[in-house]
Amino acid sequence: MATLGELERTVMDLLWENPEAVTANALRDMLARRTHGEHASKELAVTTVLTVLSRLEKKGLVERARDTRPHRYQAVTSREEHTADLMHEVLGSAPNREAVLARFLGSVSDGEAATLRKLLGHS
Amino acid sequence: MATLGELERTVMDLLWENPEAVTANALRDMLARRTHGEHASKELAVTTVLTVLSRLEKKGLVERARDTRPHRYQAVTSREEHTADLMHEVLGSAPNREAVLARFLGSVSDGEAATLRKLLGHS
DNA sequence: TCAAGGTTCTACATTGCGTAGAACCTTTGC
DNA sequence: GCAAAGGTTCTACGCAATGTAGAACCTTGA
Repeated sequence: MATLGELERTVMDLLWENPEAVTANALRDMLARRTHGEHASKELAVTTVLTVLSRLEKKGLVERARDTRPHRYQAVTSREEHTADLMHEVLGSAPNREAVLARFLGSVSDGEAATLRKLLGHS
Repeated sequence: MATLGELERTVMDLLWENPEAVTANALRDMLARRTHGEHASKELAVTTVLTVLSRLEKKGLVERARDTRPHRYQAVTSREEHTADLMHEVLGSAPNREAVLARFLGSVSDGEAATLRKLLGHS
C-alpha cells in the first residue's frame, strides 16, 4: 500500500511541485516535458493519466474536485508530510522502536543532527 | 526493491527472532505454528519456503550456508538495522530532508523524543 | 547402489502498475 | 436544440512481483 509505481511517483512529484489543483490535460503536458527533457515527445494518452490519478485517489494521496468540469486534482498532503508518514509507517512495524531510532540517527549527517537537536529542544 | 510480500515478511520476522541459522524445514514448521496460532495446520510445501528464501537471498536480506548439507539460512542484518535502512531510503528520496525530519519528529512520542535527545547529545 | 531427503527448475494464479481504446457523459457553438 | 469537441469511466491487455508447489535433479548414508 505504500509503494508507488514509477509513473505514479512522477505524477505525485508534479502535483507536489504545483500547489494549485490541475487538470489531467495539464498533467499530461507536464509529464511530457518532465520525462523527456523539453522537446515535445512521448505524450501519454490522457486516459493513462486519468487512470493513474484514479488509483492515486483511491490510495488517498490525491484529491479530486468533481464539481468543476474538467476535474482538478491536487495532492492531499505535502511531500514532506507524506515522506514523514512513510517513515512512521516503516518504523511502526518494528518491536523495539528506540533501537531502530538509534541506528537511524547513527547515519544522519552532522548538519541534520544539529537540526534535530534544535527541533527537539533542550532537555 | 524495498517492499516485501506477506510471506517474505513473515519469514524475515522468524529469521530475525532466531539468531542461529535455520534450515528450510525448521522454517516451514515455525511458519505453520506462527500463521495459524499453534494447532498444526496449513503447512506450506518446503519448496515454497525454499523459493521464498532464494528470493530473499537474491534481495540481499538472507545469507545461506551452502557448505552444510541441509543449507542453513539467516538474516544478513538485524531487524533494527533493516528498518533504519528503510527509513533512510524513504528519507533519501526527498528534496528537503530537514523539513521531513521536522514533521517526523512532530509525531514521535515524548518518551522517544527524550531518547533521541540523549542519543544526539546536548548541543 | 539405491532410497530418503534436500535443492533447483519450471510453472501457474493473483495482484499491482503502465498503458490505452471504446463507450459514455457534458458543454458549447451554432 | 443539437451535434461536435472535449472530458470521464469501463474494460482490457502486457509485464513484473509474489505465493504456491510439482517435477526433476543431486547427495549421502546404509
